[in-house]
Amino acid sequence: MGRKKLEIKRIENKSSRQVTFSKRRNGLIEKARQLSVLCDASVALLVVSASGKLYSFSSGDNLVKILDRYGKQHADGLKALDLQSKSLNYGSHHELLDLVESKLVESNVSNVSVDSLVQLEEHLETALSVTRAKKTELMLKLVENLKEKEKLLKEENQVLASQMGKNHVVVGAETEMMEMSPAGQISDNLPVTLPLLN
Amino acid sequence: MGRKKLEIKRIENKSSRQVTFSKRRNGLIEKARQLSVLCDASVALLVVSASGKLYSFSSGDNLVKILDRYGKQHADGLKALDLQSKSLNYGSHHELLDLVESKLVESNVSNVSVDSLVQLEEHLETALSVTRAKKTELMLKLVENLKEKEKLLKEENQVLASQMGKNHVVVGAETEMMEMSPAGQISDNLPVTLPLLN
DNA sequence: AACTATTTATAAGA
DNA sequence: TTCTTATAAATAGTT
Repeated sequence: MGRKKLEIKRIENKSSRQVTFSKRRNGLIEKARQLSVLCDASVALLVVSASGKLYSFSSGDNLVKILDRYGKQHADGLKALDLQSKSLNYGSHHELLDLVESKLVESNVSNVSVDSLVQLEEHLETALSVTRAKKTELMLKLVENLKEKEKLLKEENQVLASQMGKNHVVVGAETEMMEMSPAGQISDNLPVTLPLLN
Repeated sequence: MGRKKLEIKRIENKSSRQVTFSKRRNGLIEKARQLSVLCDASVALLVVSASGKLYSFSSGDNLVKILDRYGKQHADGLKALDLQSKSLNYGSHHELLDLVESKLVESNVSNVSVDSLVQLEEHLETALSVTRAKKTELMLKLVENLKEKEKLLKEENQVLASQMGKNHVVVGAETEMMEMSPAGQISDNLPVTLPLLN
């Protein structure tokens, strides 16, 4: 469809190859878009020029979903990440969740570039790793505080026992707990119901 | 380009949508092929019909290479995962590390299929998640045991105090710890130096 | 980046 | 589906 019929083989002239690339690439992407709209199909198209530039199109659902539909594969990774970050129950970290949410919506609506998916993946991985670090840190603090508290109680206990002139007492009936200064308050300041999921 | 100009919006009639899908899909794939040949470009095209059938085209190199050519990306993800699993310091889990090692070597030598990379990724993610679950589980047990111990000590303490006729004792000088049955041994059975990294 | 002569793709019909 | 054919679209070579 041009002034002359063109043989389908590598165009040797560099500049006309470049021009043809540009024209046909746009045409191809437009055709891909049309197919997806007209026929309600999922289409993903990746074109990498000889010089390494990437051009891509992906319809409706993002690439991940398309691969998923094909047979899960790569998608599983991302989906898992997503679920994981959701199940972490960020609590106050709504900002992050909102960001993720909006990125996901965005990628369902418009073209997703490989770039943006990679970025999203990186975001999620970072978020997870930050969250896990925080979780571990808090748990370690909790353990430390409990150990400290234990130590103080043992000491107190020992003082009491020695004041009574004997060392061991068998513990019996359960009693209601009362305030136990000063160690008794340490752990109450820590969030005991953390997001402890994996 | 047909008897009539066609608006680009979902074709409602099911059978003509199917016919159009078939025609345009073939056209698109042919165009993709032509572009890759004429302009020496890497092209990957995935089309999934509404009914879930996949049609695809991919020039010369496989999808992984295409993404790779774009600028590593996917590779980075894997590399990061690898580092993560390394930093976990598996200790006795040499088998897993060996497996990973060999897979990575393999993928540096020959063509890697998307499939095999996906599998590797899944392996690593599973390994990580298992390890994290174990870590959290052990830490939770540790915390539980410490709390239990605390409770027993408080009770013992209270019994001692009430036997002395007063409730509070100020803790003073540090004393060497001695065995404190029965709660005193619980936490010693737990591996306190777990792989606690994130 | 436009233009336009031609080639191609394809919508509708059989 | 597949073939046919009128027509719309894409694009090769030109400016």
